Amino acid sequence: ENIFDRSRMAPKTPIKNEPVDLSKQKGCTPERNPITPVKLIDRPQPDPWTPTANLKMLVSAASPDMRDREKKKELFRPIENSEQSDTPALLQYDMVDDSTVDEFEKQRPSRKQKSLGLLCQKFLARYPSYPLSTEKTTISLDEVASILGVERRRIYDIVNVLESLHLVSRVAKNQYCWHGRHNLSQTLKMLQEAGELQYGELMTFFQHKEQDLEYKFGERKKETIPDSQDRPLLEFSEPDCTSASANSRKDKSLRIMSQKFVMLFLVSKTKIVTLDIAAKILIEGTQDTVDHSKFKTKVRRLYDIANVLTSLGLIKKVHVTEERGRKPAFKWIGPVEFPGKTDELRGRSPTSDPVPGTQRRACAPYQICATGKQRFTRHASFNGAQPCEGTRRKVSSEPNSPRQERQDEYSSKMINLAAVCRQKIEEDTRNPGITSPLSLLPLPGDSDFCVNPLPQAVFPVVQADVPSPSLPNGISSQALHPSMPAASKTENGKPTLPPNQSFLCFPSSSLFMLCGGLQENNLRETLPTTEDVGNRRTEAQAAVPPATCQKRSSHKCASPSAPVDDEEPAAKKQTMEQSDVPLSLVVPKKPFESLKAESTPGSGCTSAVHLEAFHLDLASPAAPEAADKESTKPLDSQEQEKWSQNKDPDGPSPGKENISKENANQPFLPQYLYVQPTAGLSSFNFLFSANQAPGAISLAASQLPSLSVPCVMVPSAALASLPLFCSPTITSPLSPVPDGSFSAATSMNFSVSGLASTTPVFIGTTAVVTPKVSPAPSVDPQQPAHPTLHLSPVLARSCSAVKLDSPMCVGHPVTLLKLQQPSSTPLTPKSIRPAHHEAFFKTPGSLGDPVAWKKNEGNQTRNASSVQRRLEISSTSPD
DNA sequence: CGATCCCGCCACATT
DNA sequence: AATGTGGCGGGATCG
Repeated sequence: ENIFDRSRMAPKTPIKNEPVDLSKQKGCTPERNPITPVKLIDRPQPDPWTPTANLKMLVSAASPDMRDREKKKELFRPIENSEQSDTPALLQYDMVDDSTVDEFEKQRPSRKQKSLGLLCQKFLARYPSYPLSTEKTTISLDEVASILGVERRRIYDIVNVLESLHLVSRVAKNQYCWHGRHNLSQTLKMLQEAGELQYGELMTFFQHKEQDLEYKFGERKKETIPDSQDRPLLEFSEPDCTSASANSRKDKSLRIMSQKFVMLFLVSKTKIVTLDIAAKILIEGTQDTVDHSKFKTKVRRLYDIANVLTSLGLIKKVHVTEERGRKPAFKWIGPVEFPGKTDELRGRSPTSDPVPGTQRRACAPYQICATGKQRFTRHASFNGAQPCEGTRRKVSSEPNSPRQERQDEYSSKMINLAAVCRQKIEEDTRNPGITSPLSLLPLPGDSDFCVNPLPQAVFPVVQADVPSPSLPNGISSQALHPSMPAASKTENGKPTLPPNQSFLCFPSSSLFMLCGGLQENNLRETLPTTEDVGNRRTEAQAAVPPATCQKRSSHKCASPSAPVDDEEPAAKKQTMEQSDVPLSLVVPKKPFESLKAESTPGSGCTSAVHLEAFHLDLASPAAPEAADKESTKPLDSQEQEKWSQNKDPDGPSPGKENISKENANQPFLPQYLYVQPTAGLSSFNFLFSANQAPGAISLAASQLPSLSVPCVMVPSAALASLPLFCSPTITSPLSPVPDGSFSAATSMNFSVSGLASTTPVFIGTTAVVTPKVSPAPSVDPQQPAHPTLHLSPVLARSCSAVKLDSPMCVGHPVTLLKLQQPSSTPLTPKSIRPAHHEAFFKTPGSLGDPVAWKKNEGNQTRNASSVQRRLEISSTSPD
């Protein structure tokens, strides 16, 4: 019989034949009649595992064992169905055995039959690789488990890995949403970017020297990538988690490990990663010392992940023979280049490029996000059920944030962020729904990437200068450390970061955000990420399903993506979300032409949100864990900075230049901002903007510090606590024009001396790097050339308060629409801190039209300059 | 005997 | 408290 089936099956294709198989299988069983057609129909029931079914089975069947066999058969069958030809062979064996020797064989169905890889194939065979966007397939874990005849635990293993690649997302308890591979390339791109940031050097290192490294590895690692690893953080964090809340743990492993593992491949030149190296790298924290047991456990997990990835056709097992001998390894056989601008990516990535910046950005955002669990939560809610990791559980409903704290750590860990982001994006997209959400929306996701930029610089600064107080929470720390990318630190002076993005976060309830996009373009170009984004966007749009689900997204954020259209929707969305919310949103964009089409406006918007997520991902790898710990961070960041610097202190220049040029062309990108609500203040509000015009920047650079601001956020007064901030970045100090412009554009600097005051806020975008700034007025001495300001970061004290959430983003092009600032803005400042802040805030307003700003470069410039001045004056006073 | 990795206990999270 | 999740590692199999 088996043979039979087999033959048939083989031809068949994939998709879902299982049922049939099952029936057949059953048939096989001695007990059963051989083949019972009828059963086919029933199939589901037949599954042994279902409780009820099982009972029946048991009863009816004399031996349970038998059943098992059956099950097994089933399992393999599906596999056969699936495409894998390879498998078939195995299957055949099994089949043969079964049929012939029922019992014997059955008894020992061989482990292979039960392997996770096989199971995964079966699982995958049930769903289309590229489902129509319209339909969303929901996966019931129980159902699948019973159908496949395995315990639910095993399904979790599979789903967790798939989730890390965004092939599925968790919608609700026991329910996952099947997305298929539409977004796979985007995800991979993201991971690649993130991976480069985090592991780029390492991998290179290993690859070259690999083996030796083993023991050395630890050292190296530290040296090389200390930042990312953040061992300390990890360590701490872990403990914390455990003790404190444990929540984080979950996030940790499989999902994250899976992403990291994939990153290693993507970053690896040879595309071959040995298990031991991967294990070492993935063991976060202090690996050196890693216990053998820990190592062993890690390897075990990697096998689990590898099995799933193998089933996905992304990797295959190989052996690497080194001097020492032969080591198990896996080779990446999936796509290497991702659509979109891969080129650039790759090119850059190598070393210097912007990548670092990206990371940083990512990290930062990430962290930020991470910090606030709340945010996540919200997001989630907002997203709707999306599966973002962070949110996951919450997905269904609540936006609350009860546990956020723990999340912090967690969040940081989260690599998943990225995924999340996407999802969010997707959702957002959908939401917009307007027309067709999917497509339309640009994927904000992409943008996300961009987003990242931020702030690292800020953080560092903060820490340095101000460390303390403010950040009590982890949050702050997280923010800080995120590693930012080093950029910030960069003491060198350069920040490399591109800037771009702005973003923001906010806390609390009200909040909002935004981001700016502009940079995106820049960023994108600069960063790979960006690129990705763009691509993704596209893809995503298409691909993305509507996903999501359930909730509409109501997130705060809106991603706007889409350009124009979106705006409204976004707003609506927000509104919807919370009615209360004040936000308003957003805006944006003007478009400038988009300069880059690629960049697409939409992306910008999205980006914000995504960014966070994205960042997270990125960050995570690097220092996700670390984030938790504040203290450490600084160090890390520094290191990172170094790193980044190394990569390209200037490096980016080329890219930057381009960018700048582009910018030039463009008037600007958009930025956006926004916000506020009503009432205000209480909540927060705000927003901002954008970006930068390059020109403006440039100008500024010239003398004034320029500012570009990307974004800002504000907290509400209420929150006194609020904290927040962020920032941007900045500057490039010295860089020549291009840089300057570049940076300028992107970054903004603000100083916020005020921050101290309570309020704070903000954000920044770009990267900057100022090394440390003092909190106060800091100016940066460093930056003589540019006058930029930095911001001091502030931290928010209350981490908790903050949330990030919704970002709205706008695409580049935005025009601002409106800012509501007027009212709100002013307030904020007031409440917060008068002077500086106000100035800061006001500036825009005062300037007049924000719009104008955005609109034209020229205007911007002017504005900027004026603004800057103010800032400087008021806040900073550097000189 | 080392490489794999299934299995399922059990802690933690979510309902 | 019940149920969902998923870390984790013993120890069985494979090669």
